[in-house]
This record gives sequence, C-alpha cells and structure tokens, in this order.
Amino acid sequence: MSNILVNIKGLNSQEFPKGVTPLQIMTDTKGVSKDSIICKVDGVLTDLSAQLSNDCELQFMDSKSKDGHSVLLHSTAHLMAQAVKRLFPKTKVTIGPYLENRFYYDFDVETPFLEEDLAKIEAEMVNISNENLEIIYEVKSRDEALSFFDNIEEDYKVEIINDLDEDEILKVYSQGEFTDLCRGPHVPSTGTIKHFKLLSSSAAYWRADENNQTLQRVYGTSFQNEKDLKKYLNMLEEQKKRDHRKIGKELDLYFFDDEVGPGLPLWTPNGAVMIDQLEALAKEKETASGYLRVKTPHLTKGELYEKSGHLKHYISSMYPAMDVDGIDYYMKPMNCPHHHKIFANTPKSYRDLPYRLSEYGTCYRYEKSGELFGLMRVRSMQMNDAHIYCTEEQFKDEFIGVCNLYMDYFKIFGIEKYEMRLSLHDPKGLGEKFIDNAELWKKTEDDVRNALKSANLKFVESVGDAAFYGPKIDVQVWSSIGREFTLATNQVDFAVPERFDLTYNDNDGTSKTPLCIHRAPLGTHERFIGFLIEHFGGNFPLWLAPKQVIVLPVSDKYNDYAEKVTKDLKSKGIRAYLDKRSEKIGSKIRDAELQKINIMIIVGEKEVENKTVTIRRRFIKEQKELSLDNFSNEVLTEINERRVSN
RNA sequence: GCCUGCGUAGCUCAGUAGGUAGAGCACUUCGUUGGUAACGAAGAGGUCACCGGUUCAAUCCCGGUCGUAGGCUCCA
Repeated sequence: MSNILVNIKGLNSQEFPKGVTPLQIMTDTKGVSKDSIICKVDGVLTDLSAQLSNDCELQFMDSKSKDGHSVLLHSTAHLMAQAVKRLFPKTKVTIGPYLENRFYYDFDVETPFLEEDLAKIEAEMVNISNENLEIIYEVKSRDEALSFFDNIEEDYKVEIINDLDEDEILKVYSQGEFTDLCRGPHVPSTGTIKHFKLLSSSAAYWRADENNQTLQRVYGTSFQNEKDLKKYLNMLEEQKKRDHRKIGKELDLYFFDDEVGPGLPLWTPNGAVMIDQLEALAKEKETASGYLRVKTPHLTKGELYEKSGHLKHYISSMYPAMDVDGIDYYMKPMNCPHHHKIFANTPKSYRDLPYRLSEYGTCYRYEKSGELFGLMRVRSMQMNDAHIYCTEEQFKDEFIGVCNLYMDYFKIFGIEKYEMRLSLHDPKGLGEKFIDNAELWKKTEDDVRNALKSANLKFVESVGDAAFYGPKIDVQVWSSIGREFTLATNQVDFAVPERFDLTYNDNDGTSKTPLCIHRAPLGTHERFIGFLIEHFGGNFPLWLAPKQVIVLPVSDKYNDYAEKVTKDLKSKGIRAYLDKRSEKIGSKIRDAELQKINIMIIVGEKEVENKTVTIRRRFIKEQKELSLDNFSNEVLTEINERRVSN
C-alpha cells in the first residue's frame, strides 16, 4: 500500500498509509488537540472519519472555531432528531440546520411538543451522548438513497432527494439506529456532544410555505464546554431583560389596551416625550437638508390606491374599506400617493428638483394578528417618511444623501450592529410581485449598487425582497430576543410616478417623469423607539430621557427649596420632577434609580444654606455640589449636544 | 393567518381534589424629618380576560371568543 504525505497544519508533514482517516492521525500524532471534532482537508471542511487518498494539507479544528462550532451545532441537531425518533417513533424528520449559536430541527409529529417533551428529549439526548455512538457516513446512489428512505417511510427525505440535482453526491449519516440524509460533515461520535440545551419549540411550515404541512420546530444550542453553554444561556437571559415590552411597562412608556385594539399603541406622557424628541431631531436634520414638510389625511378613496397599485399588491394588509356615500374609503397604509398628489398639484420645472416632501404621517396597516410584536410590529404607525422627486442625474447623490442621513442618525444613537441589505427583485415574480419591466429593474438595481459602492457602504444583497415598484436598501437590526427587523429603509420607485403622471419640464422644454425615492431613515417611530429602548436598555441619554432630573429633598423641611429648584429647571425646558413623598432619602434614590432617571438632585440643609444643589447621576455614587445655574448650564449643554454617554 | 402554551389586584406572582381568593411592591392616610439603592403602622384595592356549557355550586372541568408569548408565514 502506498503512502501519502499529509501536511498537518501547525506541525510537520508526515507520511501515512493511503486511506488513513484524520481521526487516526489525531489519535496517533502528538501535538494534535484531542478536542478536535472536525478538520479541513485542503481547506474543505471534512469529517474526521473521511479516508484520505491523496497528499494534502490537514487542519484540525475544535468547536471554538466558527466552522467547528457550526459542525457541533449541526451534529447536535442530529442528536436531537435521534432522541425524538426514539421517543416518538412515528415522527418523520425533515431538515435540521445550524444558525449562529443555535440549531433547529423540524419534525412532522402527531402531536405538538409540550415543554415536558423538551425535557424528555433532552434527557434522551444525554443518553445517546453517553452511548458514544460512532457517527459514520456512506455515499449512496440516488436510487439506493431513495429506496432506503422510502423503506423507512421518511417521506420528506424522499422529497428532498427527488428535488436534488441528478449529479448531487448523496451522503447518508448513521449513528446507532438513526440514519439521516445530510451533506455533513459531522463530529466523530455522539459522545463528542455533551453541553447542550433545548431552548424552545414552535410551529414552522414545511419549506417555509404556509400552504404546506405544519411541522414542529425545536430550537437548541450546544457548546464545547459547560462554561460556554452557561455563558450563552446567561446572555440570553440578560438580553430578555432589555426587551422593550418589559422596559416599556416598567418605565411606563406605552401600552396596549384590549378596548382600543391589538397593535394600536397608546403612548403615555413618558413615551410621548421620546417620540417628540425623535421628531425634533428629524425635523432639524431634514430642514437642513432641504426637505419641505407637508400634512395629508388619514383617510382616502380607494381610487387613489387603485392607481398607485397598493390595492393590488397589499389589499390583504390594509384595513377593509368603509363605505361613505357609496364610495370606498381606506385608512392610509402609506403616505406616498398623497405626496405624489402634492407634487402634481403645481407644475414643476427641473429647477424645482430635487423636490423633497416629508411627513411623519400615521399610517394604518392590518398586520396579521400573529405578526404583531410589541412596538416593533404594530397596526398604527408613524412613518418617518419623505419622498424625493429627482432627475436621473440627481439620483445617485440623493440616494447616497439619504444613506448618509441614516448613518448620521445611527452615529447619534451609537447604533453599531446593523446590516445594510440591498433588496432586489426576483425575475420569477415579474408581473406579479414586481412591476413587469425587466430592463428597468436591472438598470435601477445597477444604479443603486453603483451608488452604494461609490460611497463605500458595505451591504449584502437579497433577491426577492424588493418593493413592487423598485429596489431598496434596508437596514436590518435585531431585537433583544434575536428577531430581525428593518429599522430604516431607502427605496427607489421607477414605476409609480408614471402612473400618477408626475412630470417636470426639463431645460430643453420637454416633459419628463421624475424618479422617486421613498425613504424612512427612522423607519416608523414606534419601531425606532422600541429599538432604542432595547439598544439603551432603558438607560436613555439625557436628551431623549422622559425624566431627565428628579429633585429629592432630604426631608420635608426642604420641600420649598426643592420646589424652587424644580420650577427653575422646568422654566429652562429641562424635564425635572420633584419627589415630595415623606420617604427617607435612600428610598427616594432607590426609586429614582429604578426609574432610570439620569440625574438626581439632592437638597438638604447644606444646599439651602449654600444655595446649591448636590447631584448624583444614574449608576454613579459620587456626588457633586454646584450652583443651580452651573448645573442647569451643564445639563442644557449635554442635552443640546445630544450626548450619548450617560 | 397557522401551531402550541399562557391570561388571578396598577406591577411581579402564590393559590384552590370544584365550596366566589392571598403575598410583596405600588397607592391612600397617620406617625416619623431622615444625607445617597427599601422607616413603621393602618387602609383601600379583584365579576380570578369575556361568553356559554356541565354541576347543588365554576377562578378551577368542557367549548367558544378576545388578548398575549414562542416560532412560522407576511411586511408598501
């Protein structure tokens, strides 16, 4: 038998007999970490049980590496599937991929899993892990694989195989009695998987299609050691504490009421302050950037949405029409058609462009009940909306201008974790989901891509996520429990202006149709505030905080002075409150801390005498005594600069 | 919209083999007048989400409705 030369990364090259497996090399070679669970052969992720037949470069990896962790997660999904099959033999398995730090597996089961079931499954997983079953794979022909899975009645696997390309190499993994179709690779044995936790179970549709069978999805996580697992689970717990639904209640920012309706938030005085601040910021920025503000009604005839195409594309998520004197009226689901009307109301010259109309109009959308989610997904929403009408030549600058505007906002809020997504059309949806003009789509998408590239903005592309009238840039963020949301959006519309006969006279005297950019850098104010609540964990920067200052008299004796101080601050526009309760100072401080109020002012005998205030900032025990004027000047500066740090 | 779970005081939560409920915090009043994360006492507060059914009797069991949670689907 001939030998092959294996260059083990981090060690020397060594000769091994042809057909040797990385697992054998790992066991026999000093210096290779016994924690390795997977390897790369010439850069390709490979099972440790794969036979090596050529000279190669071999890199061992443990599950601390990103690739290694993905494999561990994936193998844990298989481990779970095996446990499920043991406990519920009639289950049919489907797919079980890994995600970031998590995995899931979808099962077709007779009855959905309950929480007790998850505990049972987890216990069986521990058993299988202890059995330390070797995980091996075989390459099968299409026919062999089909007859195998058909025989064990794994219908979904049969369907998957039938849908795969003819030349796809089919791998079948086995661990003990459990066999699954899978691309792999996997860890060498079930004993490798020791530190895992099932997180939740829920429903999911087969192939993500709501017309298909409902499956049960179980999510879980898995790590190389107990410490990392605990750390991750702790992190999840910590994140839950930032949930805007929880903090929104604790800080009394907004609520929903059964008699008002689901998805229709009521903003309390505290929350309304935040909306006001957001609006003030946006108005300031937009005025500086040449936007003109408009106001339009909440209710409009169906005719308008017929023309815009919204009725065709979105009727199922609009509130049903109300009949007024025999005519259908709708709650407005977006502002654009109204803005188009305003554009068209007076003749436009090329000198008027770019023409930027902005409005924080409240729109109403009948989101499906199951889609509602705190402030992130609501049925009445205030859009941070504007439409920019411009020439093709102006398009690039305007588009980049909008992107820069929201980057500017993100900087103000210290938002760093987001992803810009260029959403493109899917040619398959032309004429249906997307306006039927393949050439124009291509041209516009290229324009947007080029604009982004020239501005050095990083982005990913996503086919099929465009609006029906054009491509868009969405800024994606994640809620504290990990759900993804579009926070800001910037969209090109090459179709609707024409439907509205929007024109301008160009410098050569001809009439032309402008392009329209729909943009909402702060998305909806509901969602943006929801996001900010989680982003700051309720610890808002001073300028945004509903309650900026609370005055705490040491005892009732100093209430008069405290009252004077509070009044003075209020007169300067500072959101100051007074806590006159007959409580000890420690108790008042505790309550102010729990309410996450930025600044506490303590006044007692000393302050009355010195005509000063002693301040204590949220989370900071050190105190500072200074004159009221100095204090209010400092506070006003911090507010005006919209400073983010504490 | 779909699947499953959940819904008890303003909030966080106990509780009842089916006999109409309880704590802590918050609130009100009284006492206390205190210097940096909980002063003490008393009081008030509930159609146990709603509607029906079973039962002598339902907060509890059954059905429906509404809301909500986790996901899926959708998101102009």
